[in-house]
Amino acid sequence: MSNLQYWLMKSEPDAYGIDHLRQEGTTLWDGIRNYQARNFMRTMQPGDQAFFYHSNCKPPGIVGLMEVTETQLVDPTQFDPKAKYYDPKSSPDKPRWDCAKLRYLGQFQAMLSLDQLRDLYDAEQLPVIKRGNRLSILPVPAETAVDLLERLGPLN
DNA sequence: GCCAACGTTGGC
DNA sequence: GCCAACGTTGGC
Repeated sequence: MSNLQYWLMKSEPDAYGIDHLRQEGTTLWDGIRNYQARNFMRTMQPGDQAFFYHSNCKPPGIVGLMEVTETQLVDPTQFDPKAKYYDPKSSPDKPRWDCAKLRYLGQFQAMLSLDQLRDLYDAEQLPVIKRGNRLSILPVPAETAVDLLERLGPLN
């Protein structure tokens, strides 16, 4: 039994924001088509917590919290020729992409913007602020996660 | 809308 | 296996 981990997961609020997740309760985090991000996702365990990060918006930043409920699920969108994330090189007997299921835990009363995050942490403490980092799933070291949760306050 | 960063593809 | 071309991400 290993320790639970913390993550940061990006999504564009127009495509799928924290409001969508609040309404749905849970979601399959599919569409990951980057091997590094996928490999991070493969090390997730049920019970892990993930910060919901709004990207490609003004301002980008952490807005909510989720819990990992299921892992190692096959991403169904890779087999669907009509899906945006269709991967012709993947096949059901040898799926290339998988995903995790996430549950909404809540939204913070105030977001922590990328600017604020940069003031609080360095790139080692919080990999998302590393320059040029485009990975949509990133680990958050436990120490940083605890500090973040304290700063962000109670969930709505 | 621009563009830096960086992953992926494919010719050789 | 190198690397140029290309596509995407995402901050600004």
